[in-house]
Amino acid sequence: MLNLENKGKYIKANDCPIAATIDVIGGKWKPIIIWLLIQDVKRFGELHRSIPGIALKVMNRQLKELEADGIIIRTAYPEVPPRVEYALSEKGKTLTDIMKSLALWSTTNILESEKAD
Amino acid sequence: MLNLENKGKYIKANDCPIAATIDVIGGKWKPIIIWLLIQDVKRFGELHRSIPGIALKVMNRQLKELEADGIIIRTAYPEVPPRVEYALSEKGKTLTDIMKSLALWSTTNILESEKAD
DNA sequence: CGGTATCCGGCGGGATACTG
DNA sequence: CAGTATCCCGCCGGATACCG
Repeated sequence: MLNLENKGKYIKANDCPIAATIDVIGGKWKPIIIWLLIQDVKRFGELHRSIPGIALKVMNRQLKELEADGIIIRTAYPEVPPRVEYALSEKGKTLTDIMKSLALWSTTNILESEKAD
Repeated sequence: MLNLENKGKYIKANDCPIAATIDVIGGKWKPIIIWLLIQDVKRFGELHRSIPGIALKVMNRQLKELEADGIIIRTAYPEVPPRVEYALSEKGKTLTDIMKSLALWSTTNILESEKAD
């Protein structure tokens, strides 16, 4: 069981369960990808158009990593032209509340304080 | 107000409020540092001993970044030998629930699945 | 349409030595 | 005790060109 009062030592960064989760969702574009897939299943090109700044190869690697971590599911349809869809897995859907918390925190603690500048 | 149903485009990664929060807490050792400081105010050496794997320079930079982001407060006491204490700020304390969520998610979705290997 | 392959640069993180 | 200074390196992310 998780001991949230753990006062022990952390030899390796990954001994920290918080860091373990951030490893999964913390790629540069992963939060955006997950957020877009929370809203809807999306095709490859659709994702790419929704994130204009991202390089093709980078988007692909982030998608592969998310798939390897069981967060998203890739479905390729054997058609011509090919069609590939990306959807959140059940595990991925359990991230929804966390994503909302992270988004909410930044709007109240980062964006707000920038107004004061 | 935050539009959690935002279906717009993200030109830059940082347009994403989720990524903005991860930028703050996402350094390699920042989750551990924040977690330790949630439990208690700690001195520099005390932190260093609690995280044996971290290099001095790296820990210092992570602490400086956390301080710059308003998450922690550094207090130096003009004594000999010097004493420096690090504590969570009020803003930092608002991260507590998020940290617990992140820790809990990894224990149920990462550590559990590793057992199956 | 949905990808690989190749090459590259920067930055975060690290080991070691030195200092107020 | 609590830091800097210096040098180093691997990896993530990026631009461009090519492929099934």
